[in-house]
Amino acid sequence: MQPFVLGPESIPAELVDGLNPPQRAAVEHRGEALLIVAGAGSGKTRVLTHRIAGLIATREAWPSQILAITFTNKAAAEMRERVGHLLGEAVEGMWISTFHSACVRILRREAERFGYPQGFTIYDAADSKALIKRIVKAVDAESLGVSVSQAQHRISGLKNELIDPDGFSRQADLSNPRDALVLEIYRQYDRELRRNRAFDFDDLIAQTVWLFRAHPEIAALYQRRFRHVLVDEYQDTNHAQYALIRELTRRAEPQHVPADTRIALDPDGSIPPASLTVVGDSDQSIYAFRGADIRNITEFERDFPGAEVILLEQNYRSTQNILDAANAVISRNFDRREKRLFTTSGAGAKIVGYTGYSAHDEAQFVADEIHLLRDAGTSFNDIAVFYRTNAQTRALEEILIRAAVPYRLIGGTKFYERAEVKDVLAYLMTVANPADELSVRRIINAPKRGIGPATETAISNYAEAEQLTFRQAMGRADALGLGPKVTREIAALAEILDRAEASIAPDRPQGPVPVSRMLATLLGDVRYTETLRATGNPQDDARAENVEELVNVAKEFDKTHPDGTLVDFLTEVALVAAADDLDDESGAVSLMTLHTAKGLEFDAVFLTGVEEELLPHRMSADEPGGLAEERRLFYVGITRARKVLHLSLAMTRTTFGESSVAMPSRFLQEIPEGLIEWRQSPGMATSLGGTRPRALNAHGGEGGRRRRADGGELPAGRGLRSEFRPTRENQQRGGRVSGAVRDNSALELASGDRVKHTDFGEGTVRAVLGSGTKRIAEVDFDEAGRKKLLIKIAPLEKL
DNA sequence: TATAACAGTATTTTT
DNA sequence: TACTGTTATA
Repeated sequence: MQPFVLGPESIPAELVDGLNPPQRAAVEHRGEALLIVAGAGSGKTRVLTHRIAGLIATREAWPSQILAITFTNKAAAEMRERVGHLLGEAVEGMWISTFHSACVRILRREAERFGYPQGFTIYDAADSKALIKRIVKAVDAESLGVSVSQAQHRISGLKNELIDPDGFSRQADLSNPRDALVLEIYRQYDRELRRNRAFDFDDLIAQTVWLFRAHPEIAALYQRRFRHVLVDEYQDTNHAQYALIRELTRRAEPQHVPADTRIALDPDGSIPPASLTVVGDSDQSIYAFRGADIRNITEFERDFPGAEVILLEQNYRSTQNILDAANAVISRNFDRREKRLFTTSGAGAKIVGYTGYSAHDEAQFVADEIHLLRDAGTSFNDIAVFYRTNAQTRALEEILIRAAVPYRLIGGTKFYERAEVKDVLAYLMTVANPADELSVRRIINAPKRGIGPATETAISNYAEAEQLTFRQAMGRADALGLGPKVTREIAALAEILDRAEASIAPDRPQGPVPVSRMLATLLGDVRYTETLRATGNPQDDARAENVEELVNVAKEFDKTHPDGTLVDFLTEVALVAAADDLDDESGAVSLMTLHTAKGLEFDAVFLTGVEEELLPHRMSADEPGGLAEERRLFYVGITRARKVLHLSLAMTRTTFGESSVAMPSRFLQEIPEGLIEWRQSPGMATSLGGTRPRALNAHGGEGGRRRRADGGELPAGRGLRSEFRPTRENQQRGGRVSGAVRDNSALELASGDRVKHTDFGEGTVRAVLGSGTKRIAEVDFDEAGRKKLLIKIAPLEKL
């Protein structure tokens, strides 16, 4: 049936009342493509939900024709709730989900078409790392300079670019031994995934794209169904996701249009492209490291001719002071579309700055301020503490516990990453997909059954010889020629798994057993929890509790999904994200990384560890565009605050055992002086003379510097700390404190040259490695020994 | 095969 | 620090 089309003027008033003009335009606009550039806090979720509701209310679309994509499950749930609030039950028919969930749904539905079982396994980052590790070992890549994480990163990057092993072999420079190795690892990894009937995270997107491209008639089914595609956080999409969107919003050619199509076709018999709405803010793009391509948003108008662009700049979240700081910071990034957030809600409180002597001192400040805020009526729920790296949580947690501040850690070592939870999930994956050898191997000796590597190899060899899967070989334990005890153990495990499989078979006469019951039986049969409890080790008790918690999750799942299968359950747990378990009623302060903070907002925000090497993180220094991305991260953090923003740092920070002097972040100086009220400024903290903190003296005071290998790893360089004062002069230097951005890239060095380093003294260059900005000099210092230095930033002088 | 003791090394952010 | 991997021993 064809939807009855009305003009936008018939959008119900309650959907546009109270919107500002651009917001209203974004809700009302009709056409093939719309880009909403939504600054932080500009009400984009409201616009998006109202737009969806408008499409339904005017009967331009059926609920089932809506596909809305978000980045996290939490965002999806929130959008679903808000649309439901506007529309009621109509929301049920919509696909509102993450990229990953939407793709899994499509892939499971079409699995048989490309030779995968519907119950294929999804490998998370840790699983894929384990697999890559095996391969890296097998080809001895590490000794040739390709580490496991490098290989994983490269492969992930290739998949995000939709480059398969063959494609890579065509474009790679195979005379480069490292690339040749990466190719070999990629090939084997791909083969293993296929053999295990598994997809990794990146595959979920990439394989869906391949599927659509290889089978236009399948793509047409989805092109016909989804007439309105809406994508949130578009600035963080990678190439594969972009390609997916393109496939979904492509015209379906007449020859691919299914016979029973009843929507309006173009005169030539094709299905016209679906309408596409994307919402994003390039200033909040913080996932380039994961392949997000900012060009997807900057080049949107080129990609989708005739696209309308609407800018939302009015901010409904923060005070003007906070926005001024945010604007000042982000304006240091060049190559961006000028955008200035403004509000009508007044200047508000000043930003509070604090420099602690140590991370603990800094945490104490956070705790004290939280208590003050609380006394003044702010609830713990409305307070958040952000940090750049997860390692920073330790000091914060210690102090918050001592200060009796209730807190919740969002992300971090997640429940689903714990070894015991992964074990149990591996049991379930084995049941759902017996071809998944990685999972079988994981559980074959957990709990201990006396099955070691030798036995595993024997099973594996037998499987290969007999053309069986590993799991099938286990079923023929007798034929393996192993000792009686081991044989018995293998046979018993195989039987337990068989029983579990049978109990959830869809064609089981009594009907399949619920997931939680199957799991409980399985765990009882293999005595998993029992074994943990028996050790008497309190840590194992905690592990047993985690396992029980997982059983509870399964029970909950059974309750909410009466027809849910094991595969559905595994899919759901595989795709939960850090931010998902954030609930707003917990009565606790939220602790999270800056990355997880994106998309959230709080009355009071503490942005901690605003130091060089941490924010911007030292790892970002070598990456092209790294600094700009770190600045955006800082910007995202600032703009999360509604009323009060605290910026804090520490003078010394302990990084695994060793403590070192930290310097204020260059970003601090990008904030106009008048906006910050320093409780203790970096200047005060260093020049207090007599009251100079022990923390500094203990470490050699002024000369205190990192005793780690590379002197060159200090981009902001010495001089920044003593010079730092958030004064006018500093700001006028364009944010570049003298010496802060050292640039030696022009320095030509050759083996044999004599050089002088500010800290290490004189030495002789032994070798120069790499090229461009990443050139590294290996120097034998007369006093300090051999060091590797990044030439671009090392305080080096040629003699 | 399992365990304990030791040494070495790594830390960015995550769907 | 904390985790991984290696080695020696039961």
